[in-house]
Amino acid sequence: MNRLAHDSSPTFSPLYRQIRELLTRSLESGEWRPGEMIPSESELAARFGVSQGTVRKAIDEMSAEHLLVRKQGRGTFVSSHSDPHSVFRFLSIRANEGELPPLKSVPLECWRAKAGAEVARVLGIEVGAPVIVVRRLLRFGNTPAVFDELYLPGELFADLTLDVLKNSKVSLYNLFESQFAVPMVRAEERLSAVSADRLSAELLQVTEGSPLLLVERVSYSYGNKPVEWRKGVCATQHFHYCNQLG
Amino acid sequence: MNRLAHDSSPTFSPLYRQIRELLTRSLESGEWRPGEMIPSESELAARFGVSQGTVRKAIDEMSAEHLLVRKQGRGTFVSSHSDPHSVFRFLSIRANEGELPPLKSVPLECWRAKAGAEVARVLGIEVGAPVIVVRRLLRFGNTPAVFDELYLPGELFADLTLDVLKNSKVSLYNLFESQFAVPMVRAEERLSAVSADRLSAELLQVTEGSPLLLVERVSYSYGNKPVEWRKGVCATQHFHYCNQLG
DNA sequence: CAGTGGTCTAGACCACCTC
DNA sequence: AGGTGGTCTAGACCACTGA
Repeated sequence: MNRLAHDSSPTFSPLYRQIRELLTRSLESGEWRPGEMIPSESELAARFGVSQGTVRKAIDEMSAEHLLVRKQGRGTFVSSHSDPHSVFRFLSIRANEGELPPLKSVPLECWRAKAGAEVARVLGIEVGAPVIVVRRLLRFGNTPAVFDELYLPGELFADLTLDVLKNSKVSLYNLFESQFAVPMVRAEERLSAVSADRLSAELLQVTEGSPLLLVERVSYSYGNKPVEWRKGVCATQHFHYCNQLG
Repeated sequence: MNRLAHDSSPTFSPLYRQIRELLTRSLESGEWRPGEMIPSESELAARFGVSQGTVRKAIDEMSAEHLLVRKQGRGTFVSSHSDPHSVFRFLSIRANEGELPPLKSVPLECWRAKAGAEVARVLGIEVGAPVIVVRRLLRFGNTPAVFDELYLPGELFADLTLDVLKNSKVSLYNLFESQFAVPMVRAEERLSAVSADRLSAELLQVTEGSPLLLVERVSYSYGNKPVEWRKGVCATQHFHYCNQLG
């Protein structure tokens, strides 16, 4: 009955993981775009020649990793950064008291460069390959909070310019997803404390040498492909970085 | 057949969540202690009068939250901080390069106090209720890394003294779990950047005013009961705080 | 070997959403 | 009403562990 291998080879993986791989590949290939509905569980079960429960378990895992989103009675959808709920998945900054004021992203610079050794290693590209560098200021209400520097593989973001950034009315990751077909799926962050240099101090309106939270981030798209390296400094007088352990 | 309610009342919850509640209550009551094996899935199914799949789904959730740990072929066990794998669940500090050297905890002080307004609010106890304050230095190898101050409800940790801490050969949370029957299950952390005060600078061997990573943590035991409030400063010359977003 | 969790199936019914 | 995901069952078989 099963059209999929169910052998005990050294690379054995259960059926639902194979299904999961197939679904993931459909996401990578763009068969279903972010925000779109994927076929129903029973339809997928028929397509793959397995039971609904097996498809369900595959989708369970993918939805636990936010690759898919189930909506009862409506269907299962590809995660999208246009979902407002999804924004805070990649923004851990909160106000020390009360609600976080509305967020404003202010693009400052955007230029082309060639990848140095470190950027190349992190992004998994050749040394000397084209990269795009973006500098940005993040405000919460009228208070400057984060000063960012982003490194992006030039190949994937060919048409990205300062104007594109300035004219975008959506979040950065929403832009990357909708305009460049690069959906961010996961990220690793490293935090440390540093002293504000002259530029950061000026932009964040703090005195030079003040303690700042340094956040380094590598973001990944489908297939664990690194597609963004980011270094940001955050002034933590009114804000903090929050995290759940468990 | 079901001995559990399956009605559609406003407080409806599926069977597997009710099972989950029952299992959680058994954990809270100490019916199964950390490290012990709980009854097999089929035995629990019989006890609760449901199918094995339903018990399985309850355990699935609890093991996703690290309350239980499945071990194929052996059984399902109550999570324990004596499991070396479990230590890093509550320690996000990593070395900037290479492996993290062996960790040494150095208790400095331990005294009784009465809860002020803030501590009382965080720990959910009365203002003026007894609390225990602990100060501690954490070293990685020979490098001092974190200077901690812990606030614990006096009621739960009655016999805790500096000697107990000094003589303990296990991790702090392992001690809390085994000696005080208070297993930490979850924690919320807030991070910010601060300048080193005189004491912190001395203990961490940095110059006064250096940027330090401030980590505030509230830890919870079963039933979302807050049982620890902790403020620590971390020197991030050689270490960083790591986090996964997704 | 017996006992445990891990996978998979087929089918029933429920809850929710949309038309 | 018809489609979707969500729950629950009963039973089969596999993979792993330890005596």
